[in-house]
Amino acid sequence: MDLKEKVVDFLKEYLSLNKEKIYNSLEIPPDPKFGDISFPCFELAKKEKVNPGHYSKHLREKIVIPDNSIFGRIESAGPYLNFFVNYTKFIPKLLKEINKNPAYGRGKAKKQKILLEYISPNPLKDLHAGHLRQAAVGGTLARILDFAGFSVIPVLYYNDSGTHIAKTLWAYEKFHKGEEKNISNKGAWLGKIYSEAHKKSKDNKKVQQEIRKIHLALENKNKKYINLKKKLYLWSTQYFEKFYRDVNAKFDKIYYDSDFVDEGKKIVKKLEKTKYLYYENNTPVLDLTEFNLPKTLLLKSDGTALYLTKDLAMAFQRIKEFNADKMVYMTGSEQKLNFQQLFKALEILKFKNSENLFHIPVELVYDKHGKRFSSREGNAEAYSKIIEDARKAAEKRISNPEISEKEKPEYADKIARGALLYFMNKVSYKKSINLDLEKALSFEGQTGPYLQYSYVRARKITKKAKSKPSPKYLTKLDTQAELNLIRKIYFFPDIVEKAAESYQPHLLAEYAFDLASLFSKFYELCPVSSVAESLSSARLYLVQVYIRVIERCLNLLGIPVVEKM
RNA sequence: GGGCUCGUAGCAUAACCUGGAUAGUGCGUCCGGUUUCGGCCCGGUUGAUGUGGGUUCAAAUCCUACCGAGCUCGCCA
Repeated sequence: MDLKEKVVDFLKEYLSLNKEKIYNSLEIPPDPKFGDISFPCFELAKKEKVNPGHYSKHLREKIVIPDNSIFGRIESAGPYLNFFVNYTKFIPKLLKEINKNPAYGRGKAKKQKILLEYISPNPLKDLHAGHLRQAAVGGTLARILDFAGFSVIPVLYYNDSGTHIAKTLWAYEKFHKGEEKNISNKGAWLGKIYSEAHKKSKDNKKVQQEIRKIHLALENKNKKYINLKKKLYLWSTQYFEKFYRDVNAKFDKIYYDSDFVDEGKKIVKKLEKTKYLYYENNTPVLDLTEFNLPKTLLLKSDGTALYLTKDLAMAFQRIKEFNADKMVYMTGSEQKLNFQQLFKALEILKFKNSENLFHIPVELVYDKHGKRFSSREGNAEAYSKIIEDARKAAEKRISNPEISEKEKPEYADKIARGALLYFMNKVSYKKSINLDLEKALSFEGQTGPYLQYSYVRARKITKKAKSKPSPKYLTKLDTQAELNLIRKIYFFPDIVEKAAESYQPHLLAEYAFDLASLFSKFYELCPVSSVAESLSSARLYLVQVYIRVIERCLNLLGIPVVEKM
């Protein structure tokens, strides 16, 4: 039941525009008092060289509303023609339709296939707040795209070649060998070891040399180091996999950049044949100044591969493997230039989809004061620390006697994860975030726990209700609180579509909060069980529909659903 | 110095791509009301588009200059 389509059917009799044009020009008014759908008259008025206000007024005079119309009123207001739905006709139809459809809001299947890479961690290093944000936003985007009807292939990319690996091996061997026996989270522990090695090697040439030796030994497939690397990798990936579960991130395919070193070098050879590559002291340089981009290196002077080298090769592999129409990369915003250069290089190489490459630069995460996480506070930025703190804080807030001490950690975990995911998702990726756990975990305001709580309340109503939900008396739903809630529910598919098309998951996060907020008002003003059975059954029906939509929102946002909290 | 991004009330944010109705929301403040299907909610209050130009019937939105913040500009991932 698409209201816009109904407006189009209505207006096409009166306008000389084609259906599609009318449809696209329709707007949702900023305030319900302007109606449910409005048609702006600016363009048509301009064509006929009349004042838009007059045009709309004149158009209204011509219109006759038939008796069976879903629209109760049509009004001219300034340059707009506003359509008001006849709710007593509309509501029962709409709610029944939603109730029938478990996948309410799912978009029509689209042909476009989108490959989405949204997180690329380095094994043996700890995950940090930035990874959390990307996993939250990227995961949500993947789910929204899928729900909107696109065919989505989420992929994960491990940076498993480079000096950072050698650094960790060095520090482990030298200072921490065997200590792992007493460590439960070995992955996070390795992250600390990496930081230690990084600090120690910074201004120490001797240490740097030792690390280089290990790096070289690895490249030469030295058995001892290869085996050690494998051992540490296992701890690291176990920790990472737990992280993916925490944030509900799923991947269809995992790539390792070490697999693309050789292929990358071959591509450098290909670029040699173009006018964009030249050598400086035996080092290949890609000159993109013609495209207003800075020059960039394709290989290090010692002949080893750089990120760009491997990314080029990987792009070809991915397109070969999945034949995607669009390849989307989500990374930290600091890599913006790198991706411009990558895409341009691919264009030079006549990559099949160079115009369908898309980079989403996600802004950084800072501490709650808006400053960079300081190294003095240890691993404050580390995911392991963030989630641990969040769980502790969540546990303190649980005061429901129905939750036993034994159950508490389980609920605290779900609340903490929901809080973090929502906090990361509610802001546009273009803005930096100040991570404030206290704000994120509040039960009030625009937070994950507020949404979870809203779901709990709705479920509680249905569990405690004496009557049964029924569509028989839906016309009794006529208070403002009920109408506002239904109106919001009606726009859910629109939001899904918009969030997907524009790659902006925060639109859904915002919608979910608005929806929950309207439900709270309904909850307060419209008692369900203490009213006459006919009204009660209608309200229960509405609650049921609400549960369907809010649950879907939570799922899309990756937020765990709880039955009590 | 060049490039990119951001600048909205005390704080945090939406709307900016695709210009249109009174710039929406949360936290906070202050005043009142509710006390339950669970911590909520209701009514009211406070207060914002960095600055200056330009384009337009119309600018938070587009262009431009400046101011401020962040990121980035060949061997780092």
